[in-house]
Amino acid sequence: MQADAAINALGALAQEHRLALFRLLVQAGERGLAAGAIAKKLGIPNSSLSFHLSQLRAAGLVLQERQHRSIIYRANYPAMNALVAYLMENCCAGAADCGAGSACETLAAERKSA
Amino acid sequence: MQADAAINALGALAQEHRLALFRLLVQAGERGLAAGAIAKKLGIPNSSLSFHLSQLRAAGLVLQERQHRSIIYRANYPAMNALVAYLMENCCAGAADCGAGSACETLAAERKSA
DNA sequence: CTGACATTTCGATATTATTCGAAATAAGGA
DNA sequence: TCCTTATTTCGAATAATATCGAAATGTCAG
Repeated sequence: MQADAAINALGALAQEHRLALFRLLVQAGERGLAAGAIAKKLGIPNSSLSFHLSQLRAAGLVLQERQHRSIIYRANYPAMNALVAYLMENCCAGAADCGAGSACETLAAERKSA
Repeated sequence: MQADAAINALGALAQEHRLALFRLLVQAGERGLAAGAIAKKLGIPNSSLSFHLSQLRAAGLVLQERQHRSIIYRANYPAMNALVAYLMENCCAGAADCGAGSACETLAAERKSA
């Protein structure tokens, strides 16, 4: 992952409605949710939601697909994993001082085995 | 972690200089770096760097400590881990469809064993 | 082709973030 | 105390982002 892609992804998540929206999609899984259903759950106008969805989509964090009259949105899990890996790259200069059970530690273990 | 804390942390990271700065500190480990050394490495004016450091500090992502005439900054690893855990909370609704070797998967395994 | 539904684009406004020089604060040595 | 070094705060210009109603677009059923 490149720095500017990470900045776009982080900026997309750094907003009340978009963070709630992304978490909703992360928890929804592969089935995803239609735009209208999201707007209803979050209680924001359709036009505002559409703006936020396009921000998340431009950042690569969500995927869209039309199904009949609805447009279904899903979290892009690989993009999320790439972002987390980028934040923790070369974490702690190799020392095991990130705290027990940390994501930092488990990601480091994966890098060694991969 | 609460939503507004996560938004602050994400917003703090969603900026070219601050992301570079945070990664520098993450890789520097426990020893940390002095403000002046960071400004030199990143090639930005002291006053600008100070602004960015205070943003990261307000978001809880870095810690500061005075040592003689310098002020040493360190990454706050537990805060970073909490942020990652928050993003992936209840990831994929429990299904193992986040991709092999993903942070999502390893974090889910930790939640079960903890 | 018309009507109903689902979603996006437009436009104007309000809010918030970034930049950096100059001045202020803080610590230590002569 | 006075000077040097290290860092932060102030101020003011510039730029980017969020909001939402109204209008436009796209999809399907009858």
